[in-house]
Amino acid sequence: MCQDLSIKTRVKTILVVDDEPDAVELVEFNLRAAGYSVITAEDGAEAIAKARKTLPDLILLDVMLPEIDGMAGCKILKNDPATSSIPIIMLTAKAAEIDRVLGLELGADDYVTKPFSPRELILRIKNLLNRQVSPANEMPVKIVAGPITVDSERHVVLVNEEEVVLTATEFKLLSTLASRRGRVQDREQLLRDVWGYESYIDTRTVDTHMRRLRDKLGAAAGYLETVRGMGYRFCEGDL
Amino acid sequence: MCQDLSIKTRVKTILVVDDEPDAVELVEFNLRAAGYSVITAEDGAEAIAKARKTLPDLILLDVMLPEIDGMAGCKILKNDPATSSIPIIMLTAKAAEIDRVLGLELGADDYVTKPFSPRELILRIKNLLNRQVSPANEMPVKIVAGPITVDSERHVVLVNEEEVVLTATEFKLLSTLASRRGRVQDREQLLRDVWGYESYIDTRTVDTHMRRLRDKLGAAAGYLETVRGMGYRFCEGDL
DNA sequence: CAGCGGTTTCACGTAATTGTAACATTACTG
DNA sequence: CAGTAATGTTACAATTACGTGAAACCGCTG
Repeated sequence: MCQDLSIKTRVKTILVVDDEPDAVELVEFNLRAAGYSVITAEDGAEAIAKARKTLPDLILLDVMLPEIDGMAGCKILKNDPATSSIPIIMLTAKAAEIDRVLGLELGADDYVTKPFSPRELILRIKNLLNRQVSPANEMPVKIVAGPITVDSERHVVLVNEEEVVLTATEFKLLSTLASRRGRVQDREQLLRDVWGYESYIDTRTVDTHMRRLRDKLGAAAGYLETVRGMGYRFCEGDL
Repeated sequence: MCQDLSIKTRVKTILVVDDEPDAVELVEFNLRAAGYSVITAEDGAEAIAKARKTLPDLILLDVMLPEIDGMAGCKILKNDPATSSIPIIMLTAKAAEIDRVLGLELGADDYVTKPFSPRELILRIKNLLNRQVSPANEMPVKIVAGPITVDSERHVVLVNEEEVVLTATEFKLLSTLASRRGRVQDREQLLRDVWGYESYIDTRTVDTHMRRLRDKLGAAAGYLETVRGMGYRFCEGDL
């Protein structure tokens, strides 16, 4: 489990906040095994204090906490300029709580429901930490690339001002590729970003969707490049 | 069933631990169908013994076992340096057990609840095995050396601003050499870093790829130096 | 429960890629 | 400077990855 202790990157520190010692221990164990450095806190107040002092690379915050609960803590951390840029993953026991987490303008970057698989947690953490490097964090609402326009707000794609009707999956695939214009995405990555973490789907399925996308995009299909042995890429410059 | 970036992979061995012969048989059948080699054990003690002896690539561990149960077994395996790096998937009959599985400091990498679909099981196994081979391969994103630019994010190589099209292997070979600029890498090392650990490939194959690389790099080929009796090196200074 | 749109898998053909082996050339050794 | 070991070069066969079209599947709706 100590595979990703690679040479180049400084060891990342993660602050784990939960009032149940068992839960903390479990998470801590898995994070250490994945090569992260871990500090812990038991309640919101302690979490905020430690976050300010040590400036961790990421915070795992349980929703249910004594004193200052997770949501309040999240809000405070996100409003403080010193800590606002630290990604926060919320942990909730009940799926129903997600709605509240999302409903409130908390600023959490991701959430995980308990019980979660260690693998999923690690994946989400990695994802957030990687994104931090290049803060092209937010998916732009509207992407224009040559003759192609992807408007995620209206869920509409235009090619040369003509609307192209895409299914949900096709749309998300296109916008994922377009939002990382120029970068190659392998099939695994696309599966994670478009289909979600726990989707155990054949990687070749991506190909089929790419085909239909290309079909529908018609002449503009040339912008979707295949990088043999690697994955797919949205062509950088104009054609 | 062709894997994505498969690099001559040895057949993976999976240790299946369950005390119900029927369950073992079912799982074994599916795993073999998916091309894995399978060994089995009926209780925790046997599992630990076989794991130590055969060092399987992955362990499927039922929670309910006579003598040493799955959780205890998992803990023991994860605490033994000899076996701690083997991914473990826990099998539980009841969803309720998950809480206990997660509540303890087990170090299991994933879990599946019975009854499970063979497909899901195989996919989870695949994912875990893939992770192991190529851990978050951290490489500098962009390397510039004289007229050569290697951009691994975009998977593009430029020589004097002109794009040079490389195959996957050529690209990885070049970026491996470039990222260790100045250092000589012998053929064995390159095979490990570019092709992966378990590649049964002739060392001379590296030569062929170096030839192709030099061809494609054209004038800039001079940056790829041969160090007779040692290996290859990406030239340190400018030419 | 048949039909439907959307999704996923499968099987096959094709073309690019890759590993190897055989031969040519070059650098070192004494 | 002949002999040998190491590397360069070339051609080819096997493999692999991708595109494609059809079939299976799944959740819905009428």
